[in-house]
Amino acid sequence: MKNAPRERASTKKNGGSRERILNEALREFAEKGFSGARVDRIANKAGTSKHMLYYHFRSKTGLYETVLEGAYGGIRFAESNIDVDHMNSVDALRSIVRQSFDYHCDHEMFVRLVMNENIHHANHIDEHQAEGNRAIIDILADILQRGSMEGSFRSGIDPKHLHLTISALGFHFVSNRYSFAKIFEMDLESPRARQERRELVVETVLSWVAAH
Amino acid sequence: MKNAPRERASTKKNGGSRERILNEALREFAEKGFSGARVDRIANKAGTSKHMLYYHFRSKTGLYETVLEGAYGGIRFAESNIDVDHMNSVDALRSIVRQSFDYHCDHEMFVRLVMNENIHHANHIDEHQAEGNRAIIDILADILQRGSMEGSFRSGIDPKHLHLTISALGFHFVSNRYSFAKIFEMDLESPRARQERRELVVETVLSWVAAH
Amino acid sequence: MKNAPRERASTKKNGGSRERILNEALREFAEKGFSGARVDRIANKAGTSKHMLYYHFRSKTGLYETVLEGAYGGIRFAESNIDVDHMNSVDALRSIVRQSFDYHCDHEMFVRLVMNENIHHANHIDEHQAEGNRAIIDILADILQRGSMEGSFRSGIDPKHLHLTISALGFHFVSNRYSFAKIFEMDLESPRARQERRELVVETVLSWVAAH
Amino acid sequence: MKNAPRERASTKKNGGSRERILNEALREFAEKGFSGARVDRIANKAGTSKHMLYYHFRSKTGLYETVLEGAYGGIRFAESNIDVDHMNSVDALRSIVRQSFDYHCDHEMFVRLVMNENIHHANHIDEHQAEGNRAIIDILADILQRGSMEGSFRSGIDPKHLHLTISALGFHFVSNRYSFAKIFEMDLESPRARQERRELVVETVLSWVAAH
DNA sequence: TATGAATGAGCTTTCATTCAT
DNA sequence: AATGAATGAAAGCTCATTCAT
Repeated sequence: MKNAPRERASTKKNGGSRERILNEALREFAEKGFSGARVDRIANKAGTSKHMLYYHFRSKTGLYETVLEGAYGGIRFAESNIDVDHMNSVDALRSIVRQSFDYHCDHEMFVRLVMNENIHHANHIDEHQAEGNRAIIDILADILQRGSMEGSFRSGIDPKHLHLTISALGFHFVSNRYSFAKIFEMDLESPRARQERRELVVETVLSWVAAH
Repeated sequence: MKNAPRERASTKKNGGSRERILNEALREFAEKGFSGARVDRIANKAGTSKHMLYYHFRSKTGLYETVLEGAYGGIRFAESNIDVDHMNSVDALRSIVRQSFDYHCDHEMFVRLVMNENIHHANHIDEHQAEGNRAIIDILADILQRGSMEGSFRSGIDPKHLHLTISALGFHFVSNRYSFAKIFEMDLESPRARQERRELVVETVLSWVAAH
Repeated sequence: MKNAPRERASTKKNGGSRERILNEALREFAEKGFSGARVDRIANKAGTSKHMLYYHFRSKTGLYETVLEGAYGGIRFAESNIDVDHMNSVDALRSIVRQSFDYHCDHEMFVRLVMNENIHHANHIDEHQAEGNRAIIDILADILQRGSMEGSFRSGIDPKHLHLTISALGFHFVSNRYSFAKIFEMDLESPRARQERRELVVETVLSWVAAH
Repeated sequence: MKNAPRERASTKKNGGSRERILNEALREFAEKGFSGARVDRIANKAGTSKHMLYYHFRSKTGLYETVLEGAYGGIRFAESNIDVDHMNSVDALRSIVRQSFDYHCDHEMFVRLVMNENIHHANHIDEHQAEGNRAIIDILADILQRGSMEGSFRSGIDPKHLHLTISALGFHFVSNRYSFAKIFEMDLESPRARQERRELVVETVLSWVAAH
């Protein structure tokens, strides 16, 4: 946790200082928000100087945007990586819900970053980042159609709204974890709690789209 | 708590600077986060000087905490204000879901504040604030039991998880509005969109708890 | 120590708030210096409002000057109060040295105030205050002359320098108490230590002026 | 102590801002006391910005402590530098008294700093600083013993009290210069006055320790 | 006489960013 | 590629002082 293990002086010339800065920046921005983040702290934890940071990223904002881009790149990859075509619609959807839920749990930093973005009215999300995240809608549309034809799903479900629901349940579980745990004295961090909640979320989504 | 000056329901012309500061602070903290918020800006918009801010609230943090307290006080009141006893369980639950959804929509500032709190690991939520927000669990438990006896709800539903689901769907609709709208080119702010989404959320919750 | 005993609501009208402010101000200025002193703290400890302080003393500086005047008035009185005429010169001088030493010990606040004054180049001491403190020189001059005639003192001793020596030994014992105690691990505050040191000081002064 | 930047004996043109700050800070703290001292003023006079001050010393307090340390380091050196072994005890003691007196006269800033420390109960003097200042006690003890064996000094003189007396007479001459000069209309700053007083102090000390 | 609210200047401290080496 | 030093703007906070009631 303290100091991310040094990448053993890899191939070419820079000892991976760019990567180390990026890692620490992700953590820092996610934990403190953009204004709360400190350029010094990032440089220190990354084991470099501020100079390097500015050399690679031009400014705090530049660094932030690079971090954000990386994070959105991550989810895009995760979502598009689901092989869902040779499952029946119910299994396919269940699988997607689980994977989405897991992704949020496994990438708290991403979640926190997105929270931040929303606090600032998502000013930094550009078309380029948005673009890669729209594949999921097509996948869901496809599944919904198959499900409706198979008779297992209702028809008339808007895939965007389905995605919104799936996302909401996964995102919120991670994003609001601290306040919820504190107020309602719930355990929301243990693997057990996560498992349990995940299945409830699957149930919820499936019962909503279920035919009848 | 120990902020001395009396509440005085806006007497003549200049009193009430405390209230004005509080209002602007809510807005500022919600829009910029704690670190992004500027004490100068708050004071200016409130039409006073920084000094008054410190006079009334002792520090930026003190102000933030007072704002937070007010915000949590608000939702507590809203929730405990639902008269639900002479409805059948289905109507009661529907009514609660709607009211919760509406509360989130109507109090974007509250939502943003809670986002912030979670970014900072909810350090500022104290027992006092938590306490007042737990009534909803009892209300839901009651409805669930009645529903289960009436045969309209499944048994075995944990009211905390039900609340988590309801909250997630309301909260996320507001909190992630900007990034979602941008990425998926959705309208999430118009009254129409809100109406539509609200009913989908009601459906979702009801179909989950429905018997069979 | 905490709160100087309230003067039981004396004769006329003001409940002694002026006096209480003065007492606390002496303590505050002596402990913190002029710039370190806080007007709020003085008013609070005196159990009044800042308004009263300004009403009575016009400004922080005005208060400081009044305090200083009181303090210098005190030593003047103490010194001129010594009845020394029907003692032989040695006893008279011994008595004066003791009394001066004791005065410094008993009036640490005065000592601290004078330290402060010297840090600020004694800007606040005016002729009026100086005037009353010169009697001691005449007294010493008289004793020196008698002693020289009696054959117990050397002649040619400058009474001002004698006073300077006496003052130095008393003043420094109080003023530099903290640093000395810390560096040399000495006890300088107990009655015993004071007694002991006092007699050494007497010895020192007497051996210096002694004939032979 | 943990103030990073290397001491670099004034290389080219701009380095050495640390030293310049330190010099001005000594002056400022000595003249105005800790609370009266202004960070702006120090930075300006040193020809830098406030930022550099904080960069090198972390806080106003940190700067103050560094200044203090330097000052105490100075007197330690001065005292331990006296070569006293091939003098007879009387000459040795006379030499020490003179040197101590001169040190105080030549380092008014040090004196003022110590006054300040005492006003604040010597909170900033730490063991490290105290340690180096205790050598003088051993030196005096040695001289006293030799003197007593040579028959020129009384026996039974406590070297700490001797040091206290020597210090008092030197310190007070500088520390209380302003108030004394004002009240008693004495010249205490001219070289002549200093010379004169110095010899009186020597006399005083020697007559006190003299055998009979 | 007394109290809470207000004022404004100024203080200490922080931070992103750049420069020289 | 890397380090320490420098910059300047602005942030959070404090204080003596005054006003209205």
